[in-house]
Amino acid sequence: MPELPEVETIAASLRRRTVGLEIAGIDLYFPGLLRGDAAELAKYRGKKITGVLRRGKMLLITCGANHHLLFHLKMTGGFQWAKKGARRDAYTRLRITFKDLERSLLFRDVRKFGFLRCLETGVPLDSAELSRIGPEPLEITKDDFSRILARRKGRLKSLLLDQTFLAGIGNIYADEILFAARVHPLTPASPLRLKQAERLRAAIREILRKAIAAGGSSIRDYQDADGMDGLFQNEHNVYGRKGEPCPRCGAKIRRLVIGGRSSFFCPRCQRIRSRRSSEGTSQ
DNA sequence: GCCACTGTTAGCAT
DNA sequence: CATGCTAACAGTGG
Repeated sequence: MPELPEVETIAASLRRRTVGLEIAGIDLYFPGLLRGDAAELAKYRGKKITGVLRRGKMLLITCGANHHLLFHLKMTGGFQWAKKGARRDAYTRLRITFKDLERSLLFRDVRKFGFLRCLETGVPLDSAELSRIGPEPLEITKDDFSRILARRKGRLKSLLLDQTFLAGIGNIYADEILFAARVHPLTPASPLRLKQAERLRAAIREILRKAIAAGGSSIRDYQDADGMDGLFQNEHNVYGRKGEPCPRCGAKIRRLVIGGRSSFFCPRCQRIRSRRSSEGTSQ
């Protein structure tokens, strides 16, 4: 479910409604959600939420200088507001209640891949989870991008999914980015072949920005914390469209499995270019 | 019922 | 170190 645009959207929806609220309690229904000591959750009682941030696909709820709740939503995690007294369903893993507020905030996660870690540090971005991932794709500069690209081999599709390369791109946006950049998902990441590094970076920026503006992609069950669907699925050009005509050239979209992940692309618009011959002849 | 598939990534093998 | 599969879980659809 949640890649960078979805987590960004969720963070914004949470921020609007939670900053300034005081936590009255945190109930953990699935102990496996929490990485670390369960006793830590008790320390959040009485703390005020001061900010909500996204880093890569991770979400950080901050309560003052030294207390942060770090969530990873993985495949099916998400937030939902619940009325007082409403019974939780089988997939509710955690509940946060607030002082002077009827509604409580639920964390739901069908597949139980998601996790929560309490960070007690003034610099959460330096924590193990948040510091090992790569740069933000919307913030990296031209020079830095070509620099990190130059160090990589392997196929562009797998590289885009590698969170230590760039943080936040997942399977949907990787395919849409490669389509926008008109490069084949199996293209080697070698910078010699990819003089189009800047075109790739531009595609990353374009797709992620549009997806954020659309509130993310709701394919199966993604919604933000206010229950709003995203709209970017209506702008998908290739993802999930095997056999359909390419919106650009009409060729049939193909599906390959690359690194164990479904990869959709247009065989005509996204050719593997050899270095010498076809630079600049992208149609 | 069985099998393939799903928006992620940690862990292990090569 | 880099890159490539697979399992972890639960559901859906053919």
